[in-house]
Amino acid sequence: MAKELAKTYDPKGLEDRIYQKWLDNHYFHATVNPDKKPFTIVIPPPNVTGQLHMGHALDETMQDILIRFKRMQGYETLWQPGTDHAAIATEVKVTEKLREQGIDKDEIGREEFLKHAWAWKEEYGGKITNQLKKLGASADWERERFTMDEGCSKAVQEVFIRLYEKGYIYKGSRIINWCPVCQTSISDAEVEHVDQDGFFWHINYPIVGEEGKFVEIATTRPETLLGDTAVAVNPEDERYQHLIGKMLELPLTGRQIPVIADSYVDKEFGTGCVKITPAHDPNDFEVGKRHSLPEINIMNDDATINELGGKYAGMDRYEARRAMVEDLKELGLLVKVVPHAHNVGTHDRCKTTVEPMIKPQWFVKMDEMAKPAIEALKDGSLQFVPERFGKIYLHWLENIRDWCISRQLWWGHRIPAYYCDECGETVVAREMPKICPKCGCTHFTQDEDTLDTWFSSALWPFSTLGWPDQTPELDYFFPTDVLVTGYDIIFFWVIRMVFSSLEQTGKVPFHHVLIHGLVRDAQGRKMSKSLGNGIDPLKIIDEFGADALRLTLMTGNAPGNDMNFSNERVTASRNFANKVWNASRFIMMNLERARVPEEMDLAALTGADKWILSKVNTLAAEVTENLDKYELGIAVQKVYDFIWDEFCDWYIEMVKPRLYNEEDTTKSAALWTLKTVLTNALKLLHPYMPFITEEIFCTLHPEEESIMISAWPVYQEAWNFAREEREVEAIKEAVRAIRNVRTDMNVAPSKKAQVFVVSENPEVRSMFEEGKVFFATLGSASSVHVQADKAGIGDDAISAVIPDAVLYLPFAELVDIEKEIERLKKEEERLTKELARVNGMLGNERFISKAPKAKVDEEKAKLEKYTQMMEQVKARLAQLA
RNA sequence: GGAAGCAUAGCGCAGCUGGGAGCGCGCUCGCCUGACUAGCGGGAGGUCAUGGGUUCGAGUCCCAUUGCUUCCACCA
Repeated sequence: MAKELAKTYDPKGLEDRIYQKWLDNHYFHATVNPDKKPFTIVIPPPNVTGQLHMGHALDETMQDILIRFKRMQGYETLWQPGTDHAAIATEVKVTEKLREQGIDKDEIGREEFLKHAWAWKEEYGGKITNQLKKLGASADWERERFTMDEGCSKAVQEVFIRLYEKGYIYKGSRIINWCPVCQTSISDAEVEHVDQDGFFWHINYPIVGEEGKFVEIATTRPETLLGDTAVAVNPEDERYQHLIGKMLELPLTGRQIPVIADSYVDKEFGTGCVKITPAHDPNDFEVGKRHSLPEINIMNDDATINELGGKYAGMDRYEARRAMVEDLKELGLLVKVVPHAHNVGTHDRCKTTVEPMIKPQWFVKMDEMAKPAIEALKDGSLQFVPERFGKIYLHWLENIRDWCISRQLWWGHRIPAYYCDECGETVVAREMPKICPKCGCTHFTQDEDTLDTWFSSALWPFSTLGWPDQTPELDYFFPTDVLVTGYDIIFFWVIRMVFSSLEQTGKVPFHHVLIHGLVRDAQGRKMSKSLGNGIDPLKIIDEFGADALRLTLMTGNAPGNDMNFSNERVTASRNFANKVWNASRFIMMNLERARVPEEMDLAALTGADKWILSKVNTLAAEVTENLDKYELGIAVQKVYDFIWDEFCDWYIEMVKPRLYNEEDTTKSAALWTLKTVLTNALKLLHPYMPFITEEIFCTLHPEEESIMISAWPVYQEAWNFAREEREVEAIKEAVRAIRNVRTDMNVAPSKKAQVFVVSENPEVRSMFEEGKVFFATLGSASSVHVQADKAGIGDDAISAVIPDAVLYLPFAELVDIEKEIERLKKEEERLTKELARVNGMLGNERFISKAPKAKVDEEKAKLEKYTQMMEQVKARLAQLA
């Protein structure tokens, strides 16, 4: 062997070295290859200036597993990587950085600011991709994209123009969600409703011309009173019929406003009288439209009261609220203040309470585009895993509202709309128009706004492949196969990709959407900056290795469920890596000492060899099946159990005597089996733990280039050995029985003992005759005698009943008859229960007639087995009594 | 106000299409057995939230209840 494995498993150094090798060999690079079937995943682009967190680690690990699996299966796999410009997040960061340097964003202006932003992007943009590489991500970095690069920007512009020309994009003055801190509009999806303890302020509005008479309204936002243009009651409300049409004096303003009737008002809620502020409440906005009420905007962009607010002008909205409540109290118009819990819309990025405002904004009309997206789910061309997330998707689409896409930011795709300086005509075009089609003027000004970040992310699955050009890549890799993401992003991203793709390409962007949950801390709390409970994946990688981190993220986790992360779990994963490492070392040590045949005649294998070969064969089928179903957790659990339990704890131990005995004629069979089974197990494990498997594989197979381009194990009938599987299981059963007896009797492991196997069945005897070699190493037996009767076994031997046979261990000086009887009674009790259960089932006519025949036969076989064992136990008890 | 998810061993979880309750950690007893103490062998520990139903058979399917979590929603 050319190379040797280090004595202990240490991921440090090893992982970076291997990753570099993969890069050098361009294994991640996908090309259009008509001879192969494509398999494509686009990465959910992380924020370009972001930092890798556990959520990414989980998301990317899942994608990498699927990609590596498919690559080994022979697909041309493209994992399309890239980053997102993350408009608000980046703009905020750059603004802050400039402020630290004493630079004011507004002073330097748009162009200068963008220079700084791009410089920032160049400096920090590579950070997160480098962190992904630490994880082992086998993405095609040669195709890395950025949502604001030339191609993606071209796609954005194209889509905007197409939708505009189709009438799906329009500009309108409507009430939108305004973030006073970020100073931009935001979409409905970006508004997070949080519970807050607030108050209901009951305020009297005097009725004009009726001295001493009032209308009592209740509001949670008294400061908006300044923008009231009516008070509404329900038209059915008998209490207030007489008020409809009357004028009220709006306190603190001197204005007069009418009482109107609108069915929007709930008679039961509050006082039944609602102040209407069309400019600062979405419902009131609608009411205002219905009744042609004036819209009075009383706030500046930073949510301070504007000049229309009289003495309150300049105050912050909350400051104004306090001042106004005081003033109302003084005027005797404040009736009462009642505590009231309600939901307040906040900006998901900065947690500022959003202020509804009327502003001219660009919108995407959603009703028509939602239809095919709904249809795609219903006809199955788009499927969620787990399925339940499809309901969330449908619900959102069926209740979708127009999407506000303009943002008052600089960092992003600028809206390709131009306004004529003379007549104000709007021209949407790929570049600045030369001449106004309306007035002939030649001077235009481009719209100042940029697009919502999600507008470009929505095009990601095809913009990255060259769309709108019909590139060979687009033709070959699109539609993509599966999208892997968290449930928190379904509305923002998944839905928008689906309708955008259907609209622009006529195809779904992906066939499956694999949804995973959140990674929480050990106590199940959300990881957050404020709690300080976030676990840095890079620190985990540094301490335990990327393989251990990846395994931890994949074990014991069902699709769509949240998972709790703890260092204890990573330790367990690392221990497994060490187990794999050392088992491999052991095998290679032995391979060095002898020649292993390239080809093996399966007939030359022993029962144990066939057993483990059969097991790894089944394992390949099961792992493949579960990966195909996206059951990544179940698949890896099976690999884990196989390697640790079956392969290491049983097979390797069984095979040791053959390795140590120079005369053994089956030695090369053992070595071949060890090598073959290890190789297959490594391959099945590779998608999960790419580094350690690569290191071992290449050491084991110096002639091979890399495990990641080796062939995925396929189930083969030639490796199916059902009989040997049964036999070895029986032998394991016997070994366990021996170990049990020894522990029960407190026999030191160093003390070897004789073992007698008694069975009347000659077939069983010959099986144990062949398997008895294992009793020595695994059961600390000094000698094993397989015989048909109890000849030569004293009454003072301890016994254990197993199916088809009884084991006797003579421990003359140690035997405690009482204890032995106790053991047998316990066994009798267990068998009695089992027999009762089986008899109950078989005694039930309806079970016999209705249950599948295979099940009935299975139970009959059990009955026979337990009956036989019971006879043995009883005979033994009678003998001791 | 709607909707979804979860409830299984002390802790963290798996159990996919119904057919004898599992994994990891922890605990406990015994072992330095020539790959591994990041290990090996044995063990204790569960009325599968509660109550009904379907079925020959339910942790698994259906209904209701309780508790926790989450998402959606314009009751001022």
